[in-house]
Amino acid sequence: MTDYDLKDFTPYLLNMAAETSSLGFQRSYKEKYGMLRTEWRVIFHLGQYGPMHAKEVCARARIHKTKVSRAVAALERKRLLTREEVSADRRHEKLSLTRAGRAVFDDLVQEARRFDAALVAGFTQEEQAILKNCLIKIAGL
Amino acid sequence: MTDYDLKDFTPYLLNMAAETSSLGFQRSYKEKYGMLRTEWRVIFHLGQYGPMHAKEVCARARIHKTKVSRAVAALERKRLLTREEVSADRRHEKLSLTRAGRAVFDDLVQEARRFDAALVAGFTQEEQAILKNCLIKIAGL
DNA sequence: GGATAATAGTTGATTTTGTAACTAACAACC
DNA sequence: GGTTGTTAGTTACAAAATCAACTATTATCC
Repeated sequence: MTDYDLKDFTPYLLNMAAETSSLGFQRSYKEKYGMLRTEWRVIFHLGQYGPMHAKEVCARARIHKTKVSRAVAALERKRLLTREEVSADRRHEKLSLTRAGRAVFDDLVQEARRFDAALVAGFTQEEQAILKNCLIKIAGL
Repeated sequence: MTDYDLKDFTPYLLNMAAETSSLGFQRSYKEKYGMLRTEWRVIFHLGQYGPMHAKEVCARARIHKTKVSRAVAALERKRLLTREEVSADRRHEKLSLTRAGRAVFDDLVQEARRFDAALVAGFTQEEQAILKNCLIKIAGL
């Protein structure tokens, strides 16, 4: 008779924690801006690291190119980002946030800061540091 | 100019870590048993906590009832679990693993043990304990 | 005890994702 | 300089998740 506590299975805990913690923040981008998670992630990367190619977004955010492609198309429709052709290589297109996209980024970053602070408020500084460190290692970031 | 490191956003780290860590284990149930993640989770809960109603699986595993309903149907087709009508209330049906379902559970638990051990091998005992504690709290388990 | 509400679970329609094939542009090699 | 191979990104189709409506059964309340 095998006996195994699901709580001893880290991927399970990670998934549960990820789902639970994402749920609350989802309101910020979904309800407020009618945005999908992938779209929000693309905005985050462009806002944080500046204009880049779709390929770079894929690599950094580890999102498949088809998802990025669709997210970029949606964000362009919403006028939150623009594509610019790079003369050197017409296969690439430089993605940049528009003023409106920047505003969304700024707003969501504020929300993210508040949200995160509340999320880890119950942990000590040391616990927070270890948690972060472990997650980064597991994620391979 | 807002500046925010994505690594400071815990839900992001949690999602990345969850995705990365789940990917490897996915092979065990997907390729080996042609199983979906939800199916595997249902098996895990039945194997760990014994026979229960679909409703209970929903509550424990925090999976929506439609997903559970479909997972149960699939597992029944594969003859990994059986439904038994409870005479007291014919709306309920007791879900139990079959012998074959139990065997799958036992096998996957072995895999899970190995997988988890490898995943956290690089962390100290203290780190492992803190990580687990934090995740359980965030997940609200 | 009969109308109304609540519950367990299923089914169907819509949305989102994932997989694979495709187009367009460039690179390289002979 | 034309054939072959790569790369960036899109599109088409299949698989899966989500949401809402539905059925069947039990509980409640007058």
